[in-house]
Amino acid sequence: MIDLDNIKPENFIEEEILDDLKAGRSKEVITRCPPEPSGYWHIGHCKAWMIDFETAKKFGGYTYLRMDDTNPSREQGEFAESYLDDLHWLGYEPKDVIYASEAYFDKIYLIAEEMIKNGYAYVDELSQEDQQKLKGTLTEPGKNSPYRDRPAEESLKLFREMREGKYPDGSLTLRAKIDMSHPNILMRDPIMYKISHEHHYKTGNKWCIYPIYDFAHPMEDALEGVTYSLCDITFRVHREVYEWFIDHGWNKPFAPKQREFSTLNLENVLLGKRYLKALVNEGKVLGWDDPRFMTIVGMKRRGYTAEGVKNFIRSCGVVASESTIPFSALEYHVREDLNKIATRAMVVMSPLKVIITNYPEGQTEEISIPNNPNDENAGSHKALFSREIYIEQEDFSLNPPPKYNRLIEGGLVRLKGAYVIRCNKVVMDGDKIDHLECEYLPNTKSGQDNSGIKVKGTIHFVSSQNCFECTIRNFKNLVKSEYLWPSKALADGISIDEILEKDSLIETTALAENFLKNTKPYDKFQFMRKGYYCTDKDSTDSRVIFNSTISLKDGFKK
RNA sequence: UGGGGUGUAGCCAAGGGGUAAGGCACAAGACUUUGACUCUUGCAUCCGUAGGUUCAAAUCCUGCCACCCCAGCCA
Repeated sequence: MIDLDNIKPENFIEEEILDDLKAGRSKEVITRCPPEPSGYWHIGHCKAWMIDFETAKKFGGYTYLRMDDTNPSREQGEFAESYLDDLHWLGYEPKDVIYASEAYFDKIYLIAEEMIKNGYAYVDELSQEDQQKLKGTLTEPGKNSPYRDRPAEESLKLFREMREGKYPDGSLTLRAKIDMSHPNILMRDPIMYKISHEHHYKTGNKWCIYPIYDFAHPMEDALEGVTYSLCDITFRVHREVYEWFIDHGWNKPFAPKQREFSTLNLENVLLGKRYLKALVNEGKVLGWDDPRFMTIVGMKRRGYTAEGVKNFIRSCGVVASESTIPFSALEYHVREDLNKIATRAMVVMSPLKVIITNYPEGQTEEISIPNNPNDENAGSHKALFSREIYIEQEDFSLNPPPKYNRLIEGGLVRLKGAYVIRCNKVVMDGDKIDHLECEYLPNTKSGQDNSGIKVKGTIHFVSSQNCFECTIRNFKNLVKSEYLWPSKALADGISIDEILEKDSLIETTALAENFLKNTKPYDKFQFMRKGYYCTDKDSTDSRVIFNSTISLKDGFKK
């Protein structure tokens, strides 16, 4: 049992739960994460599922993964199967995986019959259009359907016939008898069941009537024993309906509670299912797991860690007010986690050849590169120093700006893990630098330097004897920086082509130390002084592809 | 013009009568064989706004303003 006195609530939902528990209004905390299996999960879902799982866990409870598959026209099995993988990646294990269609349709149907008998529901013969006409508006009350007061037996008979398939789609509905003049429009006799003869991916043709969310969800929660039904703020106005159905359809001492938190919004990030789907279908991205997508599979492929993503979401808090977080906040947490776990390696993106003139041709020597200077247990790996090496073009300058710590003509710089070198000659090819001629200072070897020489800069390099060509995929944000809220812009009629950044994926080649040949998809590295990278699943034996996860912060000004 | 929700720094966010936590971003500096990491320092006389209650208000009361959500047989 959990000691309630030792629990420190961290948000308004946890405060209420703690109060409930202490007062005996609740005995346990059971939550559910209820995706409609109609699309891939993204970072916004991550927040919701985290709250579901971590709230329950905090109070010693558990969480179900429940497919909220009550609408046959929207669901596909393809998506339902991906959710467990996503949950596992996030580090969560549901108590059970439940398909609402299989587990609850029978029971919910019986509840509906009971409600008809009790006078809480009726079969309406009004078309959708006519129902809308009687609905009223935001400021005017609605009017009762002429079928509203028909005898319960008549509604029951019609409802059973609906189930038997005697009526075409749209001809009849089961409605809750609440109040057509209610100020909350959702309370104006909401639809409980519709007729649909469409094939359901899970239950096939067993049903031709389907419960609507407002009725189905509270019943599923209640039947499952969920004590706290946590959802996003969009459903705040549905709470009244939720509670009405619990009172009139369930009406048992145990009652689940719906509570709402605000959604996660990220600047410049497009999450809308229909837009992502279009990009996937049009082949404009690599797939649902494109590293530019903030889908769970996309973030995973990009090289983000679950811990980094979760830390970011935690940093946003659980509140009821709307907010939009800058992307840099996410990046901070991803870097922070990667810094702890990523293996360091040297990769030269834009090679500039350097000949060490005083180092014998054919000779090589091993140098040792720590896998992670912040983690003693990470070990080290071997690299090579030799006469011909490559450094970054940007690490040498003929016209160095102020405070330039790298190599200049006649200057010194340390090669990471190896020697200090001096640039003696710049060999030009027209107006381009062809290569550099340098000398190494023999008594400056890393770890055994007794020269007393201090250099301002250390740069990374690869030996021509110890490198291979690989592909680097660099990503820009999919959405142009001026569109902070891309979904809003799209809703305002701006075209998707206008909103999307051109060339947000750019492939380049680089020279990587041989150590990197032994890698498998999702391995995470820090290419020193450049950024974090991970191995892409498109890599082959002959060609390794690294995705740029995120650059290192660059403190060099100007 | 109906109902619901929300307003604390550039962006998040604590704090719920006793004199504005923390993080991101930004700036300055230290350290550094990654210009990373780490460290240090700076960053709201003020809590949407106008009144009121009080010795004392971001916190309580009243009015006003702004923004978001709701009229699918979607979830």
